[in-house]
Amino acid sequence: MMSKKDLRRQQIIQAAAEVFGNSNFQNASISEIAQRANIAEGTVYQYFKNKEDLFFSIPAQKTEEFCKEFNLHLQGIHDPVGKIRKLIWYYLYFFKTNPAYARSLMLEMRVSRGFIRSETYDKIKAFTKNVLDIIKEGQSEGQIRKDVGVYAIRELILGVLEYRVTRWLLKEEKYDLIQDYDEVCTLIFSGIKSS
Amino acid sequence: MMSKKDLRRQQIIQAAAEVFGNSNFQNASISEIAQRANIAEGTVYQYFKNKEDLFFSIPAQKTEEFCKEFNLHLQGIHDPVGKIRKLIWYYLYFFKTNPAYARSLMLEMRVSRGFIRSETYDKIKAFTKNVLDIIKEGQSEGQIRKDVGVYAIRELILGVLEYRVTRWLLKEEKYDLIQDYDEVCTLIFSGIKSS
Amino acid sequence: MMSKKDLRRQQIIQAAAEVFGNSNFQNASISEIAQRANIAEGTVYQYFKNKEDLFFSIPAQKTEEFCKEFNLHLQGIHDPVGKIRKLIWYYLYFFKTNPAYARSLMLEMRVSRGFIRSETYDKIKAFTKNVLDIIKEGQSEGQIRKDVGVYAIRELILGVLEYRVTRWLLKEEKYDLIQDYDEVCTLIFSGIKSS
Amino acid sequence: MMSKKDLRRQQIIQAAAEVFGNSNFQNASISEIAQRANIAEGTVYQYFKNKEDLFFSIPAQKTEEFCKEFNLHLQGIHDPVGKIRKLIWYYLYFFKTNPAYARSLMLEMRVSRGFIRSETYDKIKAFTKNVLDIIKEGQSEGQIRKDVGVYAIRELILGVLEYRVTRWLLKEEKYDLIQDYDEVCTLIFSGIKSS
DNA sequence: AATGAATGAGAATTCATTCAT
DNA sequence: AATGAATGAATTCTCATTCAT
Repeated sequence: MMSKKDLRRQQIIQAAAEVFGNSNFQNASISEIAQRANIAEGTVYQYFKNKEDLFFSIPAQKTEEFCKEFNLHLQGIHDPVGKIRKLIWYYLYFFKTNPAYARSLMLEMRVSRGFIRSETYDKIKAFTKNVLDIIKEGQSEGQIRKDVGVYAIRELILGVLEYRVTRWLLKEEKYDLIQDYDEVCTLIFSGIKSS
Repeated sequence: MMSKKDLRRQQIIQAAAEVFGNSNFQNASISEIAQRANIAEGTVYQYFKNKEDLFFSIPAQKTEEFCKEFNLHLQGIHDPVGKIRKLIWYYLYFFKTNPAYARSLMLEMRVSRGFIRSETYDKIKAFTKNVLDIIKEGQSEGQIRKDVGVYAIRELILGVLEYRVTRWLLKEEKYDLIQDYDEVCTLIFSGIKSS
Repeated sequence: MMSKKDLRRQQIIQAAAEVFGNSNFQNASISEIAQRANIAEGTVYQYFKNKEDLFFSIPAQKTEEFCKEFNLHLQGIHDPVGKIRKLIWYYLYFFKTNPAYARSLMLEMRVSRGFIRSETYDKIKAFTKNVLDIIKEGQSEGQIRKDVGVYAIRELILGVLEYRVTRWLLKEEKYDLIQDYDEVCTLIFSGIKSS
Repeated sequence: MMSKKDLRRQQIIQAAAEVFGNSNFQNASISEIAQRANIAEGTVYQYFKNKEDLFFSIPAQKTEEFCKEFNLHLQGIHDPVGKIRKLIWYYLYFFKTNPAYARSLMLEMRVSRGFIRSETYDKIKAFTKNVLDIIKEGQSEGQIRKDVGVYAIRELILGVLEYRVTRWLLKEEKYDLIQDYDEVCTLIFSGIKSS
């Protein structure tokens, strides 16, 4: 169960997520966030060091959620290729259902220098580490090609996914992010499977 | 030959590219740009409507340069796969040698909503159209697989390249962007070649 | 009794009245107003939307003060001619003792197009309506001539007074605004009394 | 006949009159005036010291025109009261037919401190001197009252006229400036005639 | 005499953050 | 813990004026 303090924190993060999601870091204002959270401006600073701290705190929680659920989805899947197929699907599915978070993360944070040193980045690193492990597993089991480094393989997978999500956001989410899911898989697996 | 007015314009764009490249849209100041261009602040406004106009004018020229030189590099290459291999190399080479431009384009512009409606975006669209044509050519000549749509194939290529450049920028350009060039090609071609 | 917030508002208006009075809308600066009010520049914007809002807020209060005190001065005077004589005196007296307000109102606001649609203009209209009623009263009691319309009579009175105050301001208040008060009355009353 | 230089000067004054008339001193720009006069911005400064000089040069010419025509209208009128009656009519008539000039003069210049020291002010002083002489003439001929100073009498006449024109301008010239001309005369003459 | 590119001073406004209550 | 009034730094843009050509 959550303490009162944690609840209030969540409440602020929730408001911030909405405000930042509809705008961007520079244009979103603390005053609007406070208003939406039904608290005074000053109160925000009881829970977060500053605007950036609040901003970077949004994805920390969401990312944790992302990782936890991803692991749930992996349950029962034992072959690495199946896991990667699931990864592709889940990645697209998650951002499709969390577009405001997607916007903040992809168009704002991932692109700012401070982010790489933020707490959230560590959680994302845990996820990419996870991906790396799956690839290694695939290599040792002989499903994934071994003539190419694991990093390059991960780059292929995550590059395509990030690109896809980013384009979708810039096109203002006008189409279905998961459409052509099979084609994406086909291409990626042709690239990375061992022959 | 350039008129005096065009030269001055270039001079300002050059200074702006450097300043924006080391910072970002919000933090870069007109005064610093003017200083670096050895002109008065007011002069900037003789050539550009406002800060945003100047900002979006930077990549227009560079992008044109990129496209023009890319076409030069394609000269003499007739097979589509060779062209794509060249594309991969040239893409990485160009951003490696123009890191400030890379930073502005990848971390600021590509990600801002206004950009998609800017003049520069049209030039980039011309480039991606170019890529699409090469892929189609490869399909009709039988080198590129036909069981997957051209857009998905392009997504694979550009996704990997963008991801690679973006990571490199976020890691503060600490390593060689072109390293593992062969691996990148191997993966991509395994994905897209017809078997 | 005034709330703390109202007091602060008054304090800013007071400072603004002085600064605008010694200068004009364009040349007066918010920074000087803030300084004179012993507050930070930003604080001004907690109380007023912008410079123009502050500017037009000055006479609202003063005009109210003017009207209220005018009515006090009218107490005990029952004949309309006596009231008009008082009006003439009070008008000159008030501007003599509030030269900064006079300057703003006469040389800046009364002359700007926005003013006619401002809140303050309504209060001035209330005052001129008051004058009109006195004239009508004088007509029905037989003291003021009936062969000329009330508007023309009011025009005579207020025209002379405005002209006198404006000249005095342009001559930089070098002489006594009330001097020749009797002559002014004599002339006006010869013009408007019934014979 | 006008020299080339004088012609160019007139051309600029004409353009300035239009631009200032449609706007105000602060908002009108030299660049717009130059454009309308089909000359370069710098050229303006060959003919006028600065913006204010140009601004104050507009009414000089118009005022001269006003005075000259006024004197023509006075021809053949020998009694001072007739002259003043003519003055009232001509004053209203002139501003009615020159509303842009009226706007600049009444709402901008007459109200700015520099104006009192401008060349144009001298010409206006010549006019008011003229009015004063007519009043004196009327006094010595016994038509105008002698128990009140000439300045007060002039104040009455010009006060009413200025007030009338100013109101008309602020009401955006929606009605006929000369309407009720007779009432105005009746009132003024009741005020200033000797009984 | 005419040009018009270059100048640079100058001011309003926003908003994250603080701190007394 | 919560408040919200006060802060003040920081920057874009305008435009009258100059001066080299």
